[in-house]
Amino acid sequence: MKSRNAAPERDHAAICQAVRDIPHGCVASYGEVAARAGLPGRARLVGRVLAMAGSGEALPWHRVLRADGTLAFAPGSRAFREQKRRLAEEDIALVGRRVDLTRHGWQRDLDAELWAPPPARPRGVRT
DNA sequence: GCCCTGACGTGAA
DNA sequence: ATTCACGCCAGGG
Repeated sequence: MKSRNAAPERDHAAICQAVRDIPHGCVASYGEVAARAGLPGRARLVGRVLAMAGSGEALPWHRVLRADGTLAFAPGSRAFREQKRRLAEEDIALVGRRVDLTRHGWQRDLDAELWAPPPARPRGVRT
């Protein structure tokens, strides 16, 4: 069997769709996008697709970043600033060199649950 | 066909 | 925190 992709055209579409699915104000890693597109392990492919798509497409490519929250471009580079700017428009700011995934990560809720965030709730509020 | 590079991810040293 | 190595796969030389 042709183990690898028999329809690159299809993968491309799946990836683009996955990127479009990222909600406004949220970010997702390349790996997440790939997985969601049904292509686990193909994070690099996502990068290729976005690179070829360019900024001309209607894709919210700026919501895609590395798994650790850093942008995929070199700090200070043209693309870096562009992405940072677009993120800022969605109230997503960089903390140092990275985006706070616990705050903007798309699938953060699952992680958050496992990490059990500090239940600092206002005093007097009975449960 | 081989080798290198890349908008990546993860684990180990 | 940083660096290295590997896995992944598509393009380009």
